[in-house]
Amino acid sequence: MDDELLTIGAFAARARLSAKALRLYDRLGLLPPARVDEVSGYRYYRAGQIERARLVALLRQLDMPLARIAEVVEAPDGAAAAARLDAYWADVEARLAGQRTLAEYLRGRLSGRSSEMYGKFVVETVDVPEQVLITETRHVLAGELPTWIGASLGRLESAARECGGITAAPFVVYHSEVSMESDGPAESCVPVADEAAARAWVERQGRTWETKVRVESAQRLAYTRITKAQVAHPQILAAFEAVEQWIPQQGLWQAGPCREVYFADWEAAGAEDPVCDVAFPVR
Amino acid sequence: MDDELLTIGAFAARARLSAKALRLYDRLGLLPPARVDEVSGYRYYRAGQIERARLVALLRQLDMPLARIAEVVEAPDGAAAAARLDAYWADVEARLAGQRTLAEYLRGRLSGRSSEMYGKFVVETVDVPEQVLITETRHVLAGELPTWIGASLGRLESAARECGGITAAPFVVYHSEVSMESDGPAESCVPVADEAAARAWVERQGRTWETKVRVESAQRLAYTRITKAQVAHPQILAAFEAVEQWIPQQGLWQAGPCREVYFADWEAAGAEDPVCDVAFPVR
DNA sequence: GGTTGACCTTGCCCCTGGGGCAGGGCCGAG
DNA sequence: CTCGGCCCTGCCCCAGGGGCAAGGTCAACC
Repeated sequence: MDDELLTIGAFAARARLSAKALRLYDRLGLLPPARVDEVSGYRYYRAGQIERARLVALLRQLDMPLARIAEVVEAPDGAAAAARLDAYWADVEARLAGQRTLAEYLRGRLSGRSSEMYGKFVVETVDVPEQVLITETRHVLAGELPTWIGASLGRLESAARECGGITAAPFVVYHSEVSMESDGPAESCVPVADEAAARAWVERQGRTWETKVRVESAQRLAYTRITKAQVAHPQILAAFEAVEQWIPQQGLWQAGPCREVYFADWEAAGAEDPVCDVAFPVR
Repeated sequence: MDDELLTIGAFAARARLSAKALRLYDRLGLLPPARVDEVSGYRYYRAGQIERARLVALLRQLDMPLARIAEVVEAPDGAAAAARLDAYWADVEARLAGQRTLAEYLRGRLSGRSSEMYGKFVVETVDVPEQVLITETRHVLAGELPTWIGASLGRLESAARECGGITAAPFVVYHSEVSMESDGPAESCVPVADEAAARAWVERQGRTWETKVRVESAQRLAYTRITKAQVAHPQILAAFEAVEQWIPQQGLWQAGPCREVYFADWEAAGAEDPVCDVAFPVR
């Protein structure tokens, strides 16, 4: 009886899906009916299609988008389908791990420990002279950020040898928010000695990595020093907020986007060693 | 300088939100500007509002709906806000725990173990005589299902004493899918001896719990017996599918919605004791 | 052979949390 | 006064459907 045809209502009940959903899946090509009456437009499904429909329904319970469900059910064999499911689920768990730490941080902050936390950060100012920078800019998500910072600063530091050498600590500028979803552009910067050599180096790169040379005017930075363990979401947020709160208290204004200055050898540092200044340009 | 007014663009950059989002939050009353120019409609924000805006942005990174974010930021104190955040996060973790077990089940099934799994279930048929049932119907989500089944069968079993006693095993009928989000109506049923007494009892209830008396005709059930450990999502899905696959193989048809028959004492049973039949009416 | 009621069709508006764009208004510097 | 950069509202778009209306079909019963 595998060739008996079911109307959409009967099929929906057996597959535990709504008729509305089945029409959508038909339109997307995810679950086309076995036959569509040309005159009436009625959809007829074979009983054998129930298995696939059930699978779609279960994958939707995982909040998997229909496009990814299509990849799973169209997989050439079960192993490939399982691999795609695993890939999706790994994404979910990764996103959730980040959200979980953020939730824990927020709970602590909301519980009223904020003033204590701000107290732990010592904020100071420093005057920075004009600098020639070679930079690399990219839109990057929070999850990839540590990897990208390591890779791009590595590239820039090796390039700096051709540009007269590194003259100050490398840093990363955040031109907008970098969060789980919305990626703001981030810019890795290495100060170098020889501007002409730097411009020549960038020309040779040919925009592969969105490299640029930029001259940053002399400016004053407000900063707080943090340890290697604190350079991670969401702990680092507390440092940013401490500096941001401190600036107006001193009668200063923010004069540009925030940055993280990496003045120590990352690999050699222990978790409690200071490695980074969280800084804002101020006036 | 806490009273200096920022335009929406400046405020958006400081708060790490988009101007579009800020307009939406204004419209929802979640984050109204300090001043709105009556002529131009320009929104102006105070610098002191940045903290609240940041909190909203972080809560959005948790995928918290704006309505719940409003509950958090409007909380009378930090402890209440933290409690609401915790409540939300507990919801998220609970939903994810269910999805995680479902994902694990699906991975096993997709990896090609389905035929083995079906082989483990022995399906048989049984003829059930006409029964008088007292029932309780409710829309219920999968997460609440075990709790609701326990509570409603408990209520019905105690009521059955006034209706001539229990004459067969209690069961739960699923009139449609019960999943994480879409709740299908579920019906707890207890067969009783005295129909007139049952109708009188239902009258006294006055529809508080959607109670009914129903007479079910004699019918044949196809069923497979499962253990207490298997009575849980998603393991139980394999049992349902085994029976559904078996029915057409025997030249039978499904003649009604599926049910779980609880024939054993749930509290006294061990994890590997059979406690439940997963059954479909057939013809 | 009709009628009736259940079922099916398409199409439209609704939800959330915005993104993107068009057309037009406002603001401050030169 | 003008120019460029902001800002305004309003509209359409996304997923993944829910819900409803108007109208076409199907099958069973009389």
